Amino acid sequence: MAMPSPLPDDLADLIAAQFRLLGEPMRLKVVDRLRQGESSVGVLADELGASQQNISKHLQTLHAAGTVKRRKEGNTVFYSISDPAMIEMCDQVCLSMERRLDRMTSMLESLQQS
Amino acid sequence: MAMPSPLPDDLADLIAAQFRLLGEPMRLKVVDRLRQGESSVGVLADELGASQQNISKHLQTLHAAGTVKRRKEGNTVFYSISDPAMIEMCDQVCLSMERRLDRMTSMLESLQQS
DNA sequence: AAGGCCGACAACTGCGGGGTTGTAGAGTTG
DNA sequence: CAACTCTACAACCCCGCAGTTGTCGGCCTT
Repeated sequence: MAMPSPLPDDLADLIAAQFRLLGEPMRLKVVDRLRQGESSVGVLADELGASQQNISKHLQTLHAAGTVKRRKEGNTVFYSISDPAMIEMCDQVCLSMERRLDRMTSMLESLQQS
Repeated sequence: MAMPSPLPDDLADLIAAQFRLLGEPMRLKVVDRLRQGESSVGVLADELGASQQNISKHLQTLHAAGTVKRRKEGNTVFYSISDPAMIEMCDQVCLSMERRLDRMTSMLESLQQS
């Protein structure tokens, strides 16, 4: 738990890169979809309404970062999440997002009464 | 905990935007520094080795996202973290980063013995 | 062997956004 | 009031990168 402070430049770069992985909506949707289990490039592209090249590119990025692993079977390639920390990160942000949305809706409701 | 799946486009955009906030090294360092308590723009710029305008700009971004709050005292403005979820996110990623680094170093050590 | 699917690579375009420079405004001090 | 400090705003440059288009290689079918 001993994170040095002030945060050194190179470490800040590493951590920021991790955050940027999930900072793109399409990549976030890919990771979210992979939570339900492994899937192939074509199926992902079809389900997410994106081009095959686009999904493939994002999967390369995630794979280079060690977030995702490949499994080749015949002609198709199945990807699955290899770093469970990504899931935890998603849950974390989703929870805080829910809390924030709850606060905003309650604020709107109290405003409507005036 | 009921995150809809598949992730809707607008929600994916919101969550991705949250990740992007910490996806920039300088902004990450600002947030990390603010964990120690509130600080002014000039002090932050000085400590982080950045220009005043740059830090001010990043603080505007964080403030617009509700991550950070302002307190004006005389001529100087003090910023502090208003969304504790950001801290939790940082800890989360730092932990997974540590685990990954540990795995990598142990792999390197086992390679050196051969 | 021919044709059809699946995934990856390369090159290009457009845009979002980080960093800088210059400046304006609010507050303090003499 | 004048000079100084601290912050915010605006305009600009520029680079990274998401998305597209085009194409190639691998594998499976008939």
